Amino acid sequence: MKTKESKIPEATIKRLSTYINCLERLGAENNQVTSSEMLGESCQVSPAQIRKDLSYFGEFGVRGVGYDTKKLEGEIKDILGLNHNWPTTVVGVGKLGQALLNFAFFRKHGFRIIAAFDSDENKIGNELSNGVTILPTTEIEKTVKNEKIIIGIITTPADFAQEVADKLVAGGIKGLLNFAPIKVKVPETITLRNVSITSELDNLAYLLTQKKR
Amino acid sequence: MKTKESKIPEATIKRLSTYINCLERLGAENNQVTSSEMLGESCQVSPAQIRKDLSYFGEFGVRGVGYDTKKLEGEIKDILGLNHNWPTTVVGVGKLGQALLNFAFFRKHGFRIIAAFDSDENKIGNELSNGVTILPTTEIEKTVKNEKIIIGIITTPADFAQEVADKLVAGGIKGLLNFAPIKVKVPETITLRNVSITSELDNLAYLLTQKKR
DNA sequence: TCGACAATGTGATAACTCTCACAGGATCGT
DNA sequence: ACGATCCTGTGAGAGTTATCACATTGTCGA
Repeated sequence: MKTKESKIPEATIKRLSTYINCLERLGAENNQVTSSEMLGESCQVSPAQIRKDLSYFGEFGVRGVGYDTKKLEGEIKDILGLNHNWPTTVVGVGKLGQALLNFAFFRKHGFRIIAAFDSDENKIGNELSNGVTILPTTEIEKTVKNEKIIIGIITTPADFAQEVADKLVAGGIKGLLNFAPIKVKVPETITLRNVSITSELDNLAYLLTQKKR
Repeated sequence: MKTKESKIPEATIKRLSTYINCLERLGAENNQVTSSEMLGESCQVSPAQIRKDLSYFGEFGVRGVGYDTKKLEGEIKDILGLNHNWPTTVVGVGKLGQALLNFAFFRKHGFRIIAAFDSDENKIGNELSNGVTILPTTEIEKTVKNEKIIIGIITTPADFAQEVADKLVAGGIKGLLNFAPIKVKVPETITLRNVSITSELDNLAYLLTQKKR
């Protein structure tokens, strides 16, 4: 994998993720070879865009032919780093937390859930379907440290998100994915992504409002 | 509200949504007036970016002073169209669907849930906390038509997403928010947003992989 | 009333991202 | 063995988005 050190657009990374989904589907439909046009059709991206995106990382196709579907899927997974097994924890076992914990894809995306936390007395001690026991949030720092957890996923209400993030950071977490509708602040050294589901709702509302005019 | 007809960046719309969150917080902390610098600090956006974003829609501040916190919050909500009450349905009452249905913010963002569907026999007939009864997916088209539902939220597994989208469209839906990890296709006239939660996981994995190097 | 000050609003500029068109290189049939 | 064909990889250019610097305008105190 030849990673050219020029900066790669974030949009490219986002699209790579969708390419994997489409390649899986195309592969399942017995397309051993895929062209950028076919893939573009499948995931609604222009063929040129796909080729450009891939060109940031190397040459994966064969001119005049196309891409080996399975192989390309593997290459992209390598690029994104989905072949890891990051020790991960979920804080906040509400409905959203449970939704994530149930995602069959979780492991496929390189994460291994080895702990879960909640502040609700009624949930503490319960066992999740994957065998993990829910611990109280007071144990976060200690557990992250002892279990060498790398990634924290925050699915608490907004009011607790910052406080939880602080505890995770204190425990030595490396990456954070925050689903609470508030931007948490962490030291520069932590890799952070704030995911705003409500902003997707807002965005749809905006588009619809525009259309009415 | 003076909507200049020049095209507005999608990124701007995304940020407007976060500005609301931050303004709510700042307002709750007794900041009657907010400067672009203060707001920028709060939501981690540059002051210039904030002023530029707002300038697409009009002039909301007072030079030398700043913005009236409450008033700006209201203005942005108007811009995004959060003061509607779009009749909305959720299809797929799994954990993710339930998470969305429980969001206190739902109404605040201009959506009113008036129907929910699932294909699971055990869920059909159950009543949600907001009083809505879960209907079988075979009823989608009829219900959307009769209840004049405008917005559909898809939280089914990937395999059913397209089929559900087709039914919603057949019923006359105007907007779709798809959380299933597959891009659904709908006619041009439908406002569609595909939200990919897994791509956020992938993105974090990528960033962490990069950092290791 | 006037001047010092503060923070907005915005044109100009820089940075970034996408699109286009075609050269490069592999395959296939004759 | 060679030409026709096909699809990739990519530089150049167009288009989009963010940043900067400052002119503009309202406030407040003397």
